[in-house]
Amino acid sequence: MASSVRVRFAPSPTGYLHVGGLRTALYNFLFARKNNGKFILRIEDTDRARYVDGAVEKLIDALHWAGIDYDEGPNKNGDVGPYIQSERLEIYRKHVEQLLQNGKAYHCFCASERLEQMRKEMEAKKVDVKYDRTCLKLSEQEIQNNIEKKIPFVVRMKIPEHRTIAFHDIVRGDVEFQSDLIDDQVLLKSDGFPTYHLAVVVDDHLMEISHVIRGEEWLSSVPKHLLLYEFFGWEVPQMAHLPLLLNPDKSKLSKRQGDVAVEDYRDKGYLKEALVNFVALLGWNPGTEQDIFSMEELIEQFSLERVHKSGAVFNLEKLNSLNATHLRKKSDEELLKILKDELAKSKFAGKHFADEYLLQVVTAMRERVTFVKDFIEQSSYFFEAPTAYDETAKAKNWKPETSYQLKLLTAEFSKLENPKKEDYEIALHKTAQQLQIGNGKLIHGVRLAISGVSGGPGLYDILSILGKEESMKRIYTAIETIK
RNA sequence: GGCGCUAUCGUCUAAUGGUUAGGACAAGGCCCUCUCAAGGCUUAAAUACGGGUUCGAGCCCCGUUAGCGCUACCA
Repeated sequence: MASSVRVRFAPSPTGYLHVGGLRTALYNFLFARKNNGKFILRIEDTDRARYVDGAVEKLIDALHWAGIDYDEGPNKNGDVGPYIQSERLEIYRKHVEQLLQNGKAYHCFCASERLEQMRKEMEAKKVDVKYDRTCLKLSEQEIQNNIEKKIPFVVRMKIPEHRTIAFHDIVRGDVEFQSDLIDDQVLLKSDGFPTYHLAVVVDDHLMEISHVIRGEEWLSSVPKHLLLYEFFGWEVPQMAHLPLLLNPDKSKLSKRQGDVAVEDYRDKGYLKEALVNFVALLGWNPGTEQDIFSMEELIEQFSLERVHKSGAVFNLEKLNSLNATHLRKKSDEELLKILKDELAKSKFAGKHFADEYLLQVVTAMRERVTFVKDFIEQSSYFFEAPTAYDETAKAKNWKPETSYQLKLLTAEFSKLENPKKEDYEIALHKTAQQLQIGNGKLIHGVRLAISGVSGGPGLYDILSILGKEESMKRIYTAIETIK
């Protein structure tokens, strides 16, 4: 292999995995798998103020849940670790030292208050806001004195003047910036931690990253990074900047307008297959009319060239529909397993249901649910007798004569021995004939009596799942209860 | 404000100079039917605007507008 593909997902540990992050991670993962490359997870925790306990574990959990596993990263050391930036401080320090010696960077002792003041003034004067290079004029001696006096300092990048910085982005095409508009970016903070810009360049190079695939919010930072590659004399990886995920009002997807954490969707009962399928299609499609994908199919068909440029609204309706589709693709046995897990978390946790019984519920309901929890919420009557009767169904389907009709029906039911679905049907038809009414009349009443609602699986299915005893008991209860 | 990016049905998107501008979700209708679904069929729904280039523009160019991103010792 001439050039091997190595990509990375480099989130900062905020305590949860953002769905936009999931999409970025997924595209990186797909690209790596498709090209027999490596997918690396790197933790960008260079902001001590934002430290969140246990965040890395949560991140890894969420990724793993989604079916995105990394080849190198925390707890999976390759040759170029460590993969957590706070453990690489010495590496950054050395590189900053090199830049300092080459005159590509300089110490800055300006207090943040002064900088803030400066920016305000610049803004008022409507000139481009950037550092005024006060500290660039410091002599070697002054710098030494300041350091000895323990005045806090940062190290800034010295941006060259009058340069046009151009590069080719795989999804955006050719992009150009003028160096004169770029600020002398801080590379090393006063606490000794690197900023994103330094760390990302150093790590991407040291970790031999071939393609940088990340969100569009980084596009404006690319020229700084390019300059850094040049200062170090390093080869620049390929760039691909992904379109943003948007709120319904088209602003950048945010917490304020709904759930953004992968964990939220997981906890709400979304299937990983659906979430992955959904985010994959937010910004990419294979050009065919296929819209349901397994992870394998995504790997097979993914390409960066087909990622497009404009932002995509994160639309729940589509996700829901995808969830229902992926749910229906599962076998009864798989659904049984998930249903049992769900049941254990529900108010029916204390009750025992035989697998055989649950399997019948799955078969009856699988075409009617969007979420696994719908098995329980939409058809709770399989787990307990109705505790109430739907008012509109009552008004529509429960007439003064219904009690009498159902009594007649139960009489017919009581004659049945080990009835099957068909036996209930025959018995009901017989009763309807006797009463000289349509089957429908009877059916709706029975349905209400045994389920409490007006919708659901075929009546005879419900009857045979519930069984003769339970069904009759519920009919008696309804006769007594419904007025 | 400056810089950058973007612009096809309500939403996700297809069409990479020649199509009745296609599909999916959502919405409406019909079929099926004991109900609710599922499924099948079907209707409505888009090239932001203005100029070019071209025999021909959703596609190329310029401008306008709008949206978004960046403009931190945050990532």
